[in-house]
Amino acid sequence: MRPYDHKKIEIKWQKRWEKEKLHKADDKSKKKKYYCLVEFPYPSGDGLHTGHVRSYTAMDIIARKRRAEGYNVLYPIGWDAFGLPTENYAIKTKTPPKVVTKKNTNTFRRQLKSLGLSFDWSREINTTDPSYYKWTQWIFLQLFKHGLAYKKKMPVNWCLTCKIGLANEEVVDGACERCGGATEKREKEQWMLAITKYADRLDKDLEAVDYLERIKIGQKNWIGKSEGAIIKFQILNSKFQIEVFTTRPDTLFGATYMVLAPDHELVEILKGQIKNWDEAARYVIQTKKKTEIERTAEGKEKTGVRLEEVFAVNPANQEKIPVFIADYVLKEYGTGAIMAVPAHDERDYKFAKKFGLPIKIVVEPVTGERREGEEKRRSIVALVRDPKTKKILSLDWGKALGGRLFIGGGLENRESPEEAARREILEETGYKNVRLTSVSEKIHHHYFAHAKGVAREIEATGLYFELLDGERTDVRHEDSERGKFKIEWVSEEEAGRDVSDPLHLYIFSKFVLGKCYEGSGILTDSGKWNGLDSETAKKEIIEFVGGIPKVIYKLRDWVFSRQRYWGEPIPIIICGKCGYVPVPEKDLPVKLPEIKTYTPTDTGESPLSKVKKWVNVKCPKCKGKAERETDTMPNWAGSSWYYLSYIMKGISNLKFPISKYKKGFEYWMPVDWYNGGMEHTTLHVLYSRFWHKFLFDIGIVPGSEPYAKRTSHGMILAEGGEKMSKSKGNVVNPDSIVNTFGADTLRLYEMFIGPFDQAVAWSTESIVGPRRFLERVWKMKEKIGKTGDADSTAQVEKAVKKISEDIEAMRFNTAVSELMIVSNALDKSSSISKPVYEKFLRILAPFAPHVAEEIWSILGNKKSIHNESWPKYDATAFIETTLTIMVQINGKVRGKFTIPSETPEEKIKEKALSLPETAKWISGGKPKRIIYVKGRLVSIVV
RNA sequence: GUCGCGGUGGCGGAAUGGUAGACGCUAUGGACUCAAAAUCCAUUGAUGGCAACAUCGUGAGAGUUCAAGUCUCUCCCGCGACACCA
Repeated sequence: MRPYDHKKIEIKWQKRWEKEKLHKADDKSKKKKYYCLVEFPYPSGDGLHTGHVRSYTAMDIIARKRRAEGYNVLYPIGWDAFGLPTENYAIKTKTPPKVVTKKNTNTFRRQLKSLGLSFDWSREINTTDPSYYKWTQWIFLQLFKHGLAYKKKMPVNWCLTCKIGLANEEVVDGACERCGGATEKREKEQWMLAITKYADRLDKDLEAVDYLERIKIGQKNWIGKSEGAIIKFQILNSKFQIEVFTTRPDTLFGATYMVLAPDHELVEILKGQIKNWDEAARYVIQTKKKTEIERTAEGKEKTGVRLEEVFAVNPANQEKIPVFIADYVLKEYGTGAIMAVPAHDERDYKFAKKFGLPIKIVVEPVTGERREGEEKRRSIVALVRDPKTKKILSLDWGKALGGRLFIGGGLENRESPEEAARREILEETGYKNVRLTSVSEKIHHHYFAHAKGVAREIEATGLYFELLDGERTDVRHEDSERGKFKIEWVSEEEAGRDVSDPLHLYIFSKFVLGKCYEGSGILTDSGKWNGLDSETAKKEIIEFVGGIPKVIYKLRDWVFSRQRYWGEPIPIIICGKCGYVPVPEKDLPVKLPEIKTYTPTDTGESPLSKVKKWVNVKCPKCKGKAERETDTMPNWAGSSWYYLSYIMKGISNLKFPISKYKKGFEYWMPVDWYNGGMEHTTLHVLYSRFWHKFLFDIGIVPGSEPYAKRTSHGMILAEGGEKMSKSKGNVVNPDSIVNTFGADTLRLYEMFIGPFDQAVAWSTESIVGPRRFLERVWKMKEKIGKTGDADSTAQVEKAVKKISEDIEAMRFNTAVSELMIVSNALDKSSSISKPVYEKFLRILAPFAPHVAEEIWSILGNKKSIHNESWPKYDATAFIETTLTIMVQINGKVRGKFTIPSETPEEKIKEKALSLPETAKWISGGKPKRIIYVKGRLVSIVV
């Protein structure tokens, strides 16, 4: 027998498949289509990563299964080749990016081909080909013509050391990614795409697609929809008003001051009215100057300046409130101004504390659950803190009676809360001398008093005391119903951990942790809405003050300009007379000129600006002197429509006009299954959904969503569990694994390594496992005989079922494990029947396509195994004829027995009781209960 | 801080509420060999016991249940994303 020589086998079949065009997708097929997509790689100089192998192999398995199921499968690949690393490499080595890209894609192509992935290579695309980016430019022009691309002054990240503009992704924690130096924001005119116009649809349409839940959540959070209202506040002695956006109009009565973003237009407008203008102006400048690092380093420390003599009127209660500027309010979000409600917003609370502003409580919390027929009571909860030991007085009632609590009790007669609290402290703990430091708002607490069997609503007041000295009286507990409790002084930590009663916990977090209440509740101090539920009050209060209900999004418009060379030129001509003029379609693509230096200019402009021959053009409209736009597009541009380019490549090799492709889009779109990295959830997937929706709106594509299903793979980490990185020297090169173990082994290993959607650490040691498995499968063909045993036949049938299901659910690790279980079973039997072995090979084929094909042909099959249909399984083959029944006694497994599967329940129970083990454990007692779980176990309770 | 994911042997990880540790790696012993590698066989959660067997055991604590890795609550730790979003 020949040994298993992976090198020979793999190269041989890869050549054969390519020659026979085995994986070519057919544009004219009558079959049902299935479009499998993986994120096309950025061809970096480092070559293919183990992470690519993981994602691509997984989708390859799915593609192969779909082909076997009779679908016309499109599984394409290409290169997302514009980008910074290539450009930076070009700057350093003076090699044209085009040349670098060519070299890198050659490496990637060779590596991908060596893995036996069933890509349709005839559709390979490259975002840096002019024939490709003419379309990227074409789509940009459509966006421009529809008013979705516009130019605006926007802050750019500027590295103070390198003196160049940086893309957002080059700024890490406020520092320049290359030199580590500080960055700041500089204003520059930038091209923007109005993705916010699609925010609502991008959010809502998530309901209609099959994305992993965490991907949907990621997108939703990024879009950041929030519902609220715009409310206007009149400025005293001025014709101007301050507009704010708020999600909490119910707290309007508690708005005790206002804050404008330092760069808010009103600041400049109100200049004459602001008495301390110098101070305010200084703060505005300071804020602008602040680098990103400073801003983040400052953390949550609030700063700001009061605009003296400027007052606004709270429209709810006509109160005169001061106005501030502070950088915790952002100009870009909402209206750039807020009404501050320090009692019910953590940030406003901190600011108010620092500036000594009034904190007015307007929402009373509700704790516990409301029940029918509640009895109303008033009570107090008192916290006593010993300033010397910093400990808090608590009562431990024991588990049954609520655990650790503070001091609580009802109000008697006409007692005030303070009187009641002092009385309770004395009665329950004996401490005589305490000083009241603060009192809380009312808390509406609902609970069920088990001892008395009544539901209660209590209006509780929290009181915070300081212990003055240790003088105590004896404590007698005549109230027997309460039982005994232990009086203990506990640390803040212990108290926070042990106290679980929601009312007590609320008062603790208010006084000790200094938290304000941000939840909903019952309104107070709010005019005619007192006593109303805050959620209900929202609408009414908006209406009362003439507010406008409004939905806003966190999502911002997409900054689409890069001042770089290696990207698609933005196809716009800037004319002094005509403004921004689109390059006519017939002149596309606007090709990147070949230049010598790729370094960005000192002014932060693209290196293209220095190529005068390229820049100076005639205006297409007025034929006058004009200049080209020198900004280029970001990385995300080419990948926002690439899934369409594969279809176009197959039909007419990306030639104009777009109408050629309509039928192709109708047949192939949407992508049926798209797998990629979690890191692309918010940017790439969102951007491409936006472009697709736009293309749908202008009638290019048939549906409004590009991807019907999106899944995500976990990262592959280096052996220690850290990220693989060149600097750490822990990168695994797939080439060396393919060389020593073979592509089939690598594929199996990466599928077996762990749950597909989770991060897993690489382990070179473990690769031998899948290799040994393949060796066993290889040798097994020697054992083919006329008959096989029934057991291994059943195993194979079962495996077909399990593996079919596992592939669909991306449980590749358990699928491989199942293949191993089958091979172990086949290995044990002395003779294997050919049909059983062949069936096994057919389910192995998507995972290890080369060995499966080789053995398949050795067995005498003339046609490729990859043209075989997906096997069906015979469920009757693995129906158990005998059952193993477990016997549990008081929940513990004490014995088991086997019995024919048709045995009636009564017989099984009898048998269970008659077992010697059962007798031993019951030891004379009578079973109280016998539970039978069908086909599994008998549970006996004694 | 918020959101998401996770915590199970020496390691990667299995497990519709029903025999925890499938499958793989490692390690130990044995077979083969002059020897080694490879391969094959056996053992491999902890503790006690000659053994049969027993007890404990899925980050911690509580709860629901005849039965909890799995469900509920509270908390701790690790990873990832976002981060003053009104």
